[in-house]
Amino acid sequence: MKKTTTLPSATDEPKRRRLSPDERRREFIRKAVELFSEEGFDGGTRELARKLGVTQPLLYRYFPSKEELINEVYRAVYIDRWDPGWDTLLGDRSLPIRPRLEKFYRLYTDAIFTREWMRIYLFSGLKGLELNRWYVAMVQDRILVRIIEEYRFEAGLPAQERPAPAELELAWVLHSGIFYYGVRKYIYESPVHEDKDRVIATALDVFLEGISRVFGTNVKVRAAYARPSAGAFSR
Amino acid sequence: MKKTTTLPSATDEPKRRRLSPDERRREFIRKAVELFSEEGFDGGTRELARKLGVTQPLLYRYFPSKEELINEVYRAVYIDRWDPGWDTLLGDRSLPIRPRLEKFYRLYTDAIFTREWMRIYLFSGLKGLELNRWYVAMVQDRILVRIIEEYRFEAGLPAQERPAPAELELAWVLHSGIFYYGVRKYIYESPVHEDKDRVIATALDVFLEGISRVFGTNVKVRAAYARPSAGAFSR
DNA sequence: TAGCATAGTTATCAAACGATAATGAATTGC
DNA sequence: GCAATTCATTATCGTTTGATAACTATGCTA
Repeated sequence: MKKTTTLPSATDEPKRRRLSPDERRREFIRKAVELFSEEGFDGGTRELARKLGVTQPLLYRYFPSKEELINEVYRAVYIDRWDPGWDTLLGDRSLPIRPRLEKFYRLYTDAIFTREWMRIYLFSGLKGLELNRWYVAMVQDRILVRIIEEYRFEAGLPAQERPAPAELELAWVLHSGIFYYGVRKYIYESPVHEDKDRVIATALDVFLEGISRVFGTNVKVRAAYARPSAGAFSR
Repeated sequence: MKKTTTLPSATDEPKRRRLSPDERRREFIRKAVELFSEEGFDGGTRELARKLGVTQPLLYRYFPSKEELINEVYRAVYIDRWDPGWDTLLGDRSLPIRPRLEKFYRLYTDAIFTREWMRIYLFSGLKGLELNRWYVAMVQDRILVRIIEEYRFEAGLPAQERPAPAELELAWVLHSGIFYYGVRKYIYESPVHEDKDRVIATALDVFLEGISRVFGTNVKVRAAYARPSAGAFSR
């Protein structure tokens, strides 16, 4: 029993909404990020189509295979949300290292601490793709190595070709400590201290003070910036 | 064209190996941990059976559903690999806090830093199960809260009902920093500093020194224990 | 407004999935 | 050594999956 062709009434929305190929394609990717971040990459193409209000085979007009769609999702998450400005910020010596790192991690975590980003990141990590090793390498080269360089500069230590493995690992501990706050909040949905930037600030305090003591360097890191939560670990 | 019933020759293995229910059940769980840690929980029951050298319907003699098998996998990973001795170790005040933490994290990471554990943990985390929030809560209550208590004791700070949120977050940063070393190694398979225990030791140095400076407490933490890698951050 | 290009649909396929029922063979108890 | 028990098999079902082919109808343009 099919409706005969009728003019769409005022309340009805048209049965078929023709979108421009560009627009439709972007919609597919946008909704795919939503779907895959919730269901994983095993999320069905039919459910994806349902979210778009279209039928499933339409997907294959825009992407040759589901795998290709997934690649576009990677791009949307991994590449498009990486701000090249972070690089220059981390190297901006007009700002002391302490507030510089605080600002960087505020911006960086503002970008990646979303349920979508975190889940796509872990899902793709578990797939063991080359892409993930590439991202980890990028974090190391563009963030951690830079942090070490800038710390050494401010501490008056000689520049070096590349950081010692132990230094890198230490930077990883800091970075992971901050990163995992997002995992707890958005993956495990565990209760976390809600003031993200305060948590980051304290972590930076401890890290910078710690390495300056452990390695005998001496960097003024706390000055006016650090303001630990009242009562924590103090008498 | 079926073979008529013959005595199995010396080289042939018997077509059907009858195992005791207990043994077979354990085998199912053991191989399921292998399979699901690689493929995720969408790993097929047919492939699981193939790994065991049996047919797929046999699974349903031992488990009412795949979901029940998965629950047994959780148990095998989450519960069976948690050593209650860690609790007492963390509270053993005959050992100073510094080597105590070093020993604890050596044992703890020896237990969980395997490809199987790490991947099952993340896969199940992404499924958003209650179990995971339970585990995270257990880590917090049995490890992190204890670390804070013991630190405060050694620093001569007054005991408190429960740690301040900021203290907990700080402990999380340490814990996550160490934990993520395992993620990098076993999930992303990125190159890491191979001496795990050295990495942990250094992280503990920085953490303990850091908090003692940031929060004005004064705990002798380095003494003879800390021995940072030569050259790292030092002149 | 006729016609054309194409966005979107319906119908369908083969493969893989978890699960069930009926059958066969190895072990155990007598 | 026979019968009973039960471990393990074969055969198969109903869904769901990614993907293809053929058809429909929308909206632009001549």
